[in-house]
Amino acid sequence: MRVFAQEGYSGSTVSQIAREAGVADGTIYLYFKNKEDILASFVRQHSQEFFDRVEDSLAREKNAIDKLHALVRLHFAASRLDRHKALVYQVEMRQSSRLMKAEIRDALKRYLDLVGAILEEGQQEGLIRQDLYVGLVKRMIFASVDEVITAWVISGGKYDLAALADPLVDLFLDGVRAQAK
Amino acid sequence: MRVFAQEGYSGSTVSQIAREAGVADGTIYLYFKNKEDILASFVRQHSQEFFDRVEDSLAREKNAIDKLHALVRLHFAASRLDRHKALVYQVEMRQSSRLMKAEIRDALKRYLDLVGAILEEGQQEGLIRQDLYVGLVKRMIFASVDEVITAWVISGGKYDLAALADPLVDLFLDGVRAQAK
Amino acid sequence: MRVFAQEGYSGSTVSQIAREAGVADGTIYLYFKNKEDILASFVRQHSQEFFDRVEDSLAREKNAIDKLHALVRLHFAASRLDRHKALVYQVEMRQSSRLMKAEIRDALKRYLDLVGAILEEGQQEGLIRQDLYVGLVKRMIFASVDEVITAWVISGGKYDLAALADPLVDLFLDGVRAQAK
Amino acid sequence: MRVFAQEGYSGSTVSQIAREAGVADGTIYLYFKNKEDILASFVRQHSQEFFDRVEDSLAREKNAIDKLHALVRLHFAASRLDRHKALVYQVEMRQSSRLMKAEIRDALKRYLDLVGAILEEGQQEGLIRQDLYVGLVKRMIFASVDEVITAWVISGGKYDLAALADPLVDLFLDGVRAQAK
DNA sequence: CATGAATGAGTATTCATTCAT
DNA sequence: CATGAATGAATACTCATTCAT
Repeated sequence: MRVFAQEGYSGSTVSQIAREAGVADGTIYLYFKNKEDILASFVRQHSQEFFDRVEDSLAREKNAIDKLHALVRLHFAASRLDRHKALVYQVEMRQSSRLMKAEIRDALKRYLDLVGAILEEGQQEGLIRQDLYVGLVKRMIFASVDEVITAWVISGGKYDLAALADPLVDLFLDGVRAQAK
Repeated sequence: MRVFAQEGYSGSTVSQIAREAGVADGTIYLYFKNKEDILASFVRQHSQEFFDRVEDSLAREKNAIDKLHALVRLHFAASRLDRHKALVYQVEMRQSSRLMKAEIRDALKRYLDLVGAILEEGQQEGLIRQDLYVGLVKRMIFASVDEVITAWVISGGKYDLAALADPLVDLFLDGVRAQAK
Repeated sequence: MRVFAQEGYSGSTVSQIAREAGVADGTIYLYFKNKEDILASFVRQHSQEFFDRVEDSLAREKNAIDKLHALVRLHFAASRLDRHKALVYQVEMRQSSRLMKAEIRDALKRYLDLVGAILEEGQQEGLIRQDLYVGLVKRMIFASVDEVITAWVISGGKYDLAALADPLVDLFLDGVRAQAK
Repeated sequence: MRVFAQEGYSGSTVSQIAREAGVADGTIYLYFKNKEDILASFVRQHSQEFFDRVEDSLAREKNAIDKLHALVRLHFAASRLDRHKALVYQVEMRQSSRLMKAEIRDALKRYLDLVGAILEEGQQEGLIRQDLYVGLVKRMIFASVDEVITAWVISGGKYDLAALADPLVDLFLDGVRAQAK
């Protein structure tokens, strides 16, 4: 991932990766099917970890709104923790999207499903509006979080990402319209 | 663009593009500096056209909220009009983002600036909340619109994109929280 | 020749040559068979001129030794007069030697024949030794003159080429051995 | 070298060279930086060997005149031994002179220095005239030897090159002027 | 298990030459 | 006579992958 993060997926060489890993070129192929599989394995493993951690945390929140806050906070926190990983996720993964459909789509779908579940729970709790295209909301939330992280990664991590979590969720909740008095 | 849309940027061959255009390989280089410039030229030209059309239309709307609706409607409409173009924009452009920083960033910045201007106008009109991280809102709006289009493009254009414009803008405006009675 | 001198034969483009000549690319082909013919024509024309001038001058010298001096002086003078031409002759012509066999060999042969004739005349006059491999001497003289010009051209024409003519001919005549007392 | 000798440097294809060497195209690049480096490596290695052998031999000669004879004999002998090599040296190396300045100039300079040293030794021994432009003499000797070899190579090696060594050196020593009685 | 030398398919780009106008 | 847009053949170099050791 260090190599991918620095050189980009297609800019990276299997030799570079092998050198960084301290093994011979051929050894890579004992553990990965091919170059793409190196990235795919990473995505599989780390999205697994991410979702496990997230679901674990969400279980401890008492309602949908708290869960939404928690999800975004965790997502931001994970990105902040390992900028290498985040860079690969946000920028490089899109570059091979055509190739990696399966892994990426799975992760995306799982994210959307998670948000969808939170929203439905919120509707049952009476905290979330009933008149929503849930499919649309899910995408709005995912895309916004994703975009904010991408902007932060591209900026070089200069500002405090964590501080944006609550304002972003508030936007999702209350929108931008001025309140009628 | 037909070739790029079908094969992806790096999957496309200059020879293929020439064949599709009905000219010889060398002819391409009379009109474009290199392969990348084919895509860059496209982006330059079409984002110019897009923004011209958008700014023209927005001038006819009387307030910020109407302008926001108009922007999203136009964006969706443009994507629906030429799925080739949209596909290249949504999927392929990200693939060469590292190379094409300039063109893409310019277009993105222009979009964000446009949304920012609408928001500020709305704040002056008293239609948009004052307590907003405008930078955050701009990104939320761009990313959501972009993501909805991407999903539609990837789906193969099966459903009616235009119908999603107003619900999406309503989400931006009012959020998802159930109204306190 | 300005283009060839600056860029080298294979580094030169027919377009560059056309531009320098102030005509369109295609026009070149009304006057030359192909790129190589541009160089070949130059060689033909200028070696013709050179030999005409040389033979003319030599006719006015009264013996072989004076003729040898005159030949070398004229050769050096011609090079000094037009460094473009000389550069092309000394450096570039060798680069396409394989292609231009005919023209170059003709010019070389004519030069060697000229020197040969001078030598034989000198032998008849009793001024030149009889026991010589004339073929060897011809080549020594040509190669030495040629090399001295090449060195001068490559040096950028910094020193006075003309001043070397007589010392060089003296070397041919008397060699380097110290005279027995 | 076989390929270069037959096709010329720029006429040769890396694929041809690989085929001749019985390896795959890519393998070439494990041993050479690029096409030019194939030729450059050859020059480096063989001029090293040549000069080592020459300096070794010259040390065994007792005076400058014997050394001059030995140098020319060795040079001719080396050319005769491997006509491929000689052809590349004499003809092809000049073709890429612009590119290979460094290697070629080094070898040429070393040759000229060697001749210069012999001449100076001869002057101290009283065997060589004092009134010489040594720079001129060096070039005369190098150019003549080089030209004689080139003529022999181009002729297809038909005549006996070795037999020309002593007559050529005698020319350098005594010149062509008939002796005054 | 690990190595790393060898492989060879794959491709953007240049530029001499042509020919319809 | 002149143009210059169009042509398309031709080629060095990279790098993912293999496999004998």
